[in-house]
Amino acid sequence: MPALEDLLLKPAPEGAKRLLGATLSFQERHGQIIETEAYRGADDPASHAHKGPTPRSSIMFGPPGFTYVYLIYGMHHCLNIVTEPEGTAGAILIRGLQLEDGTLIQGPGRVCSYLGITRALNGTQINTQKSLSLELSNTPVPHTSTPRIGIKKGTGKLWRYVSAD
DNA sequence: AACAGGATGCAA
DNA sequence: TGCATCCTGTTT
Repeated sequence: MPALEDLLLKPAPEGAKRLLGATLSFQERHGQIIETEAYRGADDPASHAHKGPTPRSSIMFGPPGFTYVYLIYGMHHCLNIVTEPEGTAGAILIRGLQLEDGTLIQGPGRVCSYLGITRALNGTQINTQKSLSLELSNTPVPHTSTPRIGIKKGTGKLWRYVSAD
């Protein structure tokens, strides 16, 4: 199996591509990741980390392999995996899953709703007992790249990745 | 096509 | 203190 630790040290866009096809599990629920987005720091105006650490975004500056779960629009949870070395901001937003029976879970809010993820999971290390489990696919998955969804700045970066299927 | 819902962070 | 924001279900 490919080394997840190595992948999470790479730039977020590279990691976001390679995370396609990975199996994501939380408690009894699981699915294959089919859509991701990359967010970085000072060079990424769309990122929560763009202007430096805040109480919410400081997790993005920490070591890789931790969860970043935030509440958006006061309603929906969004799940990210922190990437890049400690001190460098980076995260991969999980935007879509495919279940074993073929059902598609599309949208970051729906991913969290399906898996039962809330801010209670924020800042936990993945692949530990009480957190998410993430298992990479053996080979990279063919994909398309597009601008990220729901942002007004940084739209020139093609940092959204969707499995070709 | 528009909007409610309402946490977070920044500008004013 | 106001307003934009990494969204989605419901109502025009």
